[in-house]
Amino acid sequence: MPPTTRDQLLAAATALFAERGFYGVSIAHIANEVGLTKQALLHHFSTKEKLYGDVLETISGDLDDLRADALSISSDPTAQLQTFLRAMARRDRASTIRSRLLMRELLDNKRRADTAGVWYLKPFLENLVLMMQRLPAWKGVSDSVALAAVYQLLGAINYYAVSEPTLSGILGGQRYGELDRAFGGQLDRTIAQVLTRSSE
Amino acid sequence: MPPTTRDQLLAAATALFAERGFYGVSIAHIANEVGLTKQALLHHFSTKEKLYGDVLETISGDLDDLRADALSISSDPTAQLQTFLRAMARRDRASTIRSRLLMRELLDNKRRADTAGVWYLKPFLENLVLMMQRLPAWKGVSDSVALAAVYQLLGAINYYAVSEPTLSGILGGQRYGELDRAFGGQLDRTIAQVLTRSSE
DNA sequence: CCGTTCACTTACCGGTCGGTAAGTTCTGGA
DNA sequence: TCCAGAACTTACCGACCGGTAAGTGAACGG
Repeated sequence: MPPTTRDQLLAAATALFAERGFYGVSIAHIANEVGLTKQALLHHFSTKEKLYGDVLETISGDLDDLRADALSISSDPTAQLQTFLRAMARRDRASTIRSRLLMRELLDNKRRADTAGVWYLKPFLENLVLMMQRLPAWKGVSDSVALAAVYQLLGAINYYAVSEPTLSGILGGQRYGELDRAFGGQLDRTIAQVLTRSSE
Repeated sequence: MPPTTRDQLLAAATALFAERGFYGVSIAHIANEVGLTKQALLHHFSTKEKLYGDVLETISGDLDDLRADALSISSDPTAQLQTFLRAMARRDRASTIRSRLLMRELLDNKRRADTAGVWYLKPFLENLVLMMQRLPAWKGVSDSVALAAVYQLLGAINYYAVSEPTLSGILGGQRYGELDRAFGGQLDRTIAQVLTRSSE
């Protein structure tokens, strides 16, 4: 079954919004990517805002799938969260796009939420807090404390993910490769330290 | 001495670019903020691109001042880096704007650098690597390894900084305050762990 | 007093934006 | 066979975009 036009538009929109941001892409640009006119796009998504919302909903669904996968791999909460964070840190095309899009949403969603009142990331964060609170070292801590901890890991992962073009531009391809390996090792250590809540 | 028109335009541009991104702000909007027309702005900065470049240059100068301040406070490299990172993590208006602007630059600068060939963040990162390599635990490590380590801290700090509107929107003001305190404590621990390179 | 330069204005340009209106073409079920 | 609706198209709208052109008035050095 070939992908529907709607799905093709959604995929093109996801990639372009991630790369250039909401205001940096026109709906005509997105439609052209699929070989259509912008009015064809508006036939499927009544407004640009609606299209963007559907993109975010898809992404948040993908994140939840990732979380479900991590839960199914082991019954140990620590291993589950570790698996999930490593999956987020993987740098394939899909996760790169996802990281960039989420970062842009973090930067821009206040104005959008002020008018739309929708926080697409809320369920995702709530699930992370629950996962954190199941760890032996973090059992019983308040939501705020758990979120603060998990947020630092999210930050470390996604900030780096978003920096890839800049860093490889500054460093050059070869030295960026070195950085990438060093980062993976350091990240594993940081994750372990935060999850076990070890101090020093 | 009152601020010059040019400085006023620069300040308004900095705040607006940080809030809405390069494509989200028109030069007319920036000029109006200071009570001028966009042609007055174009008199001081020949193009929008040039204005944006000057904004980035100012920011990178500010970051370097922050670094110099940290160096002057103590002669202990660990205390210096700690001071600098804590200064970056402070959430006053200036640092919030700076974090947002840098994040946007990370997301967008590839296209800009492809044409302009300028990496405003390069000297800043190089200095951080040097500071890192002066720490006892990190003496002699390669640039890549040092950068990987420091980058995780930058990520943790700036990702959180950028999330403020989203998080306080999702959580509400009171619970965001709790989160803020929890984050500060956790961040200090993470910084200490990375700087001392302790494992587990 | 004159000429230049600076700081800024109004008027305007071509182009792009998101969105509307009004068709046309294709498809599948009664 | 007809017809309804889906999936598009072309044509167009007003608003806004970054940037150019040309000029105005005030400050200032000679």
